[in-house]
Amino acid sequence: MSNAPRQELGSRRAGTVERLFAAGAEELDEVGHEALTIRSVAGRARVSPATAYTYVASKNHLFAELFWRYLAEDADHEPRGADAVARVQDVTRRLAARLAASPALAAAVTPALLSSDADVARLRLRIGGEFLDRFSRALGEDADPAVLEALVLAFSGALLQAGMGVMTYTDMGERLDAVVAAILEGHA
Amino acid sequence: MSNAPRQELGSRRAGTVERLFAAGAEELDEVGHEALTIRSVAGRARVSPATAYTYVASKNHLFAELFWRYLAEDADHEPRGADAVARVQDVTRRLAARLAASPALAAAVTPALLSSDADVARLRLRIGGEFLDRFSRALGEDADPAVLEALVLAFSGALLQAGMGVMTYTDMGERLDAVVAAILEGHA
DNA sequence: TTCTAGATTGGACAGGTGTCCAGTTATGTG
DNA sequence: CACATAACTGGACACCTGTCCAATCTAGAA
Repeated sequence: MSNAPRQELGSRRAGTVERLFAAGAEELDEVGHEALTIRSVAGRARVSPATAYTYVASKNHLFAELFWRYLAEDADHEPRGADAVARVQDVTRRLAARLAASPALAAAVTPALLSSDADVARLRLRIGGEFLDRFSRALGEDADPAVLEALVLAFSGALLQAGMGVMTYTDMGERLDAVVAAILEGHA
Repeated sequence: MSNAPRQELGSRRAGTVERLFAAGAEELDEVGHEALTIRSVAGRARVSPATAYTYVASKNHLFAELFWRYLAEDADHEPRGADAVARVQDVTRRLAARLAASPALAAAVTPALLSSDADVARLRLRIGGEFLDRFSRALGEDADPAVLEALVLAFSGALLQAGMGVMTYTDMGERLDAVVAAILEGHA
């Protein structure tokens, strides 16, 4: 689970980057992703804006990195359930709960992952790979690739709809329960 | 199929708004959504930027409006196919083809629909409703709501993934074929 | 202690976003 | 034609984004 933002870190820089990400998370929770500025985060972290920009390429990079770290907090969770349906629902429930627990980050990350910034591009491959891995593990080894893709896309779609405000992150878990059951029906 | 942006139109304004949207579509194709500025679109339409802003609230509003108009161009297409799978695949194939035919607009719209702008909020409900309508018509009247939602979410997820560059709009049709078949297996 | 090199800084920059406003122009009506 | 009003404008504004740079600070090694 990599920690490196834009550059390798000596111990002094490691301290600075941790302060910066902690400040970013606080500022995000406090003012939301649109009102947040890198300058406000830098101020909160007690570094200059130019220093902040040696660690994050952009606001979107900050959000993507914060999300990646947030995902990493339960990366070792093993999907639980008597069958594939239950295990996939365990995955979607947990992810939905994580998003609902941090609505400001959830709202920030969907647009952020669409950014053309190269540092974001790297992170979205990782994040996408992490989602794929979780669904794949829940499905088991013999799963049909089309089914796996359907699940990953449905989850991505739920992210987009929640990001648009069409669905709440709180409702996401339940709605995805029904969707997962429908997709897996006939594929048990 | 509504034509109204922010305000009702007299005939002079109707001319201006058409010029503005035409200029927006050209500028978008030419320079892409990030390099496009409302000032450049205003210049191309031969109106002042302040005038442009009486019609569009933001860049994102412009993109959402252009996409809504683009969708409207084949709104009356009736899904074709011998069964629900074929009809849904007809819908996804056509939508994917529309997106692939206008890659600059496709790339612009996913982030645009995530904007907090109130004029965008209105349009995303309409666009979402249009997608739901198309899938619902293809599925037929007795369709399970969870299946309908799975399809709409999978399509939304494909939009997000294509917007992130993880999938091309060109590949979207084929990939969704397999996903649609997997979702509908057991629900024929 | 001195020296070096990495880390950081204050401040300026260019470019963009969307808002605002007094003044001007264009159009329709009597 | 004169008048009223809607539509439009040029220009300024505040705020933001991310980049750049000479100068300063800091930590570690000799």
